[in-house]
Amino acid sequence: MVVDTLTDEQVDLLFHALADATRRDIVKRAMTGEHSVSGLASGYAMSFAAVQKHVAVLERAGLVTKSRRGRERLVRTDIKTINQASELLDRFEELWRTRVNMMSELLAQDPGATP
Amino acid sequence: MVVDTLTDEQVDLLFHALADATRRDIVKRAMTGEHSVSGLASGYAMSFAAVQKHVAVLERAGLVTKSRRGRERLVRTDIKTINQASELLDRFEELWRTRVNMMSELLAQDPGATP
DNA sequence: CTAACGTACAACCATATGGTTGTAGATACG
DNA sequence: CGTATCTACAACCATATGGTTGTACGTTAG
Repeated sequence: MVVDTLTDEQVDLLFHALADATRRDIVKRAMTGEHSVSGLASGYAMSFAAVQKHVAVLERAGLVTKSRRGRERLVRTDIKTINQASELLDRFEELWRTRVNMMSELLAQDPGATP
Repeated sequence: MVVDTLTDEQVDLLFHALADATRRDIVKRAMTGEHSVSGLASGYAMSFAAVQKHVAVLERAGLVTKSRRGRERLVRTDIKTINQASELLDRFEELWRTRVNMMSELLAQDPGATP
């Protein structure tokens, strides 16, 4: 289930979007599926416009999508993008293991290289 | 293997540190274990001081640690912190699944609620 | 139709960020 | 010893970020 279609810039946007507690909270709330922007905004000690900006950051990162319902815009989390971020980090760990294994093999292969 | 000792601010630092391609590359390189700051800096089209700042950001986020070897400072990645970030995202997905299940149960429990 | 609501967006401001250059302190080398 | 190297850090600059307020527009409710 490897996706791998993220450019460096998209990864930048993704992690940047996650690097703010308010935005992470919005992502959590929007997992339930139905939240208008003003509905979300009422939950935070900041202006509607500020929350709107946070939602825009999340949208650019692909973490949420917006759909229209009458005059409202409904925000919901795209869990797939969270998945992609998680896979990215898992690939880091994978790489780490690979390199550690390579070093171990080198050591085993030539045990007296550094007397 | 749940760690959970990260404050919101630490999570901010963590994801912010990961939201830059140069820093992600440094993390990858530093997984091999032995890289001086100047050694790292030679690999990028920017000044030594700029790379030094990136390393400082990674250090504050707990993604790398520095140790001394003579006049050099050796940078190496702390894989545990990558793990913590990964677990954070996994917890998001877990939460998503939980909520979806709750909604499904509600629907199953009261199938004729919205005729 | 009019008023209220939800949204979008521009303008503005303070601070943070990512880069630069320059200076200074430790440490190793000859 | 003196010098070169590695690091640390300050000062500075341009731009980005996160917040504000105000205005405009589409949609719904009465």
